[in-house]
Amino acid sequence: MSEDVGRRRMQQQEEEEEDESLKAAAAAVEEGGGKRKRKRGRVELRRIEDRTSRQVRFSKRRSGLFKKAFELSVLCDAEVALVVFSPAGRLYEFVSSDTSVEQIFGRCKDIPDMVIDDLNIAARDSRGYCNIQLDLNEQSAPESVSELNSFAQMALELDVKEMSIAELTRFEEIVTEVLAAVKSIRIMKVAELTQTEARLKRDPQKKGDNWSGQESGKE
Amino acid sequence: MSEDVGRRRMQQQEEEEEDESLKAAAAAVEEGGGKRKRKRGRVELRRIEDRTSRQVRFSKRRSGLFKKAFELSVLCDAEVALVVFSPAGRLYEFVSSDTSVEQIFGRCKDIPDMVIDDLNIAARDSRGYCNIQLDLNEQSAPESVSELNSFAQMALELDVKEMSIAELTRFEEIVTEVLAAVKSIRIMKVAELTQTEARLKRDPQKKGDNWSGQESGKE
DNA sequence: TCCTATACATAAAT
DNA sequence: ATTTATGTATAGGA
Repeated sequence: MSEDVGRRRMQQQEEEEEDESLKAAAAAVEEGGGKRKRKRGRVELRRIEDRTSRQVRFSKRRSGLFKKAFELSVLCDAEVALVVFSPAGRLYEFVSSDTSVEQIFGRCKDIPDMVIDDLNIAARDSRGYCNIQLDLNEQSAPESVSELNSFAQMALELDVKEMSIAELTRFEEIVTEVLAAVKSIRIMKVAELTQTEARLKRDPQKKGDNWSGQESGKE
Repeated sequence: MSEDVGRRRMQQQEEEEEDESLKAAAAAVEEGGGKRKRKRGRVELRRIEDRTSRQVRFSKRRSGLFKKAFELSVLCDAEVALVVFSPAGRLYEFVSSDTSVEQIFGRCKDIPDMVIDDLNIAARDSRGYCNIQLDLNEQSAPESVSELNSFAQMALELDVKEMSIAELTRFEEIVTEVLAAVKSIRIMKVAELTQTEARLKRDPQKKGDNWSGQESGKE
């Protein structure tokens, strides 16, 4: 989807500065006033720095998002659960049917023989099966990965369901730290490799596509 | 010629037609016949009857919804959790991660900017070294979470720096899954709390306006 | 799939 | 809050 943007932009001939000026001038003749130049740049996919602006956009986009979620649930008869925390920490939620959020999430539970239950809600494939354990066991990994299995095993054994919110928060912090560290180290290693071998060419256009990796399930 | 003028004229026509279309649609609904499909968009806010069409709609709208969710999380620095069950019962989910590239690279100052750029990693806030170990050790957690400390301890003991890139990648996958899961559960619990406090019931009717009643805000 | 026309969302200006 | 200009999402068709 994001990849389409480039192409679409070409088709729709995004106006450059000069182009815009010309049109503005033409419009001025038509309208009798020349103040019609409001080029707002492309929306950059990164955190909005200005606090106020961020807040405003959050409201609007949140509205839009909830509306879309609602429409999807009605038009396509889908179950949708959406939870959003504003940067200020306020909670907004939407659930399509009259089931609660917990019920929707709870649907993830009716998987047979799964020890880990809720823990890996996020790790199910499109058929709804938990696959983290299978992945871990079946992934014939190098020896040193057994360490990783232990790690994961421990994560799985923690009784996450029973934790208080505070504990969960703390746990999340820890895991976030771990993840950040691992990413850092991996990237560094890749960077080392890259440096040693050759210079890579700059490739700035795949920027907005990372999110798709966090979606699970396929058609 | 002035494209601007052309565009404006076109828009006006659209608006007039839109009006007619509404009436036509309304009439069609009443009589169950005489459906003129001159207008594409403007979809009735009700379940799509045709199965194939509904499936296609679902795919497209789901994509859009996930994209929006992602954008909201990035642009506005919000936490977003989105779970969708297709009518066929398949699960799709998105959980925003605070672990942005910027955060990761805020910890790594050793990588030359060019390399980072080459890897398509833009932001760096070079302030510290990779400091996971320090972070983890310094965080003196509440006693009730000794389990979590064990977890962290184990993470510490993994000799992450000696891993191959492949191993790191795998490890990263695991931790990402764990993080997403924990996040889901935490958000779910908070949502439960909120619901207990104030149960906001929603009443889907006809227009896309009523969804707003399904949002609940809280501190 | 891909494309196009059109409705819709929304950033900026009022 | 309202308006306007412009980008985006997406219905329908190829």
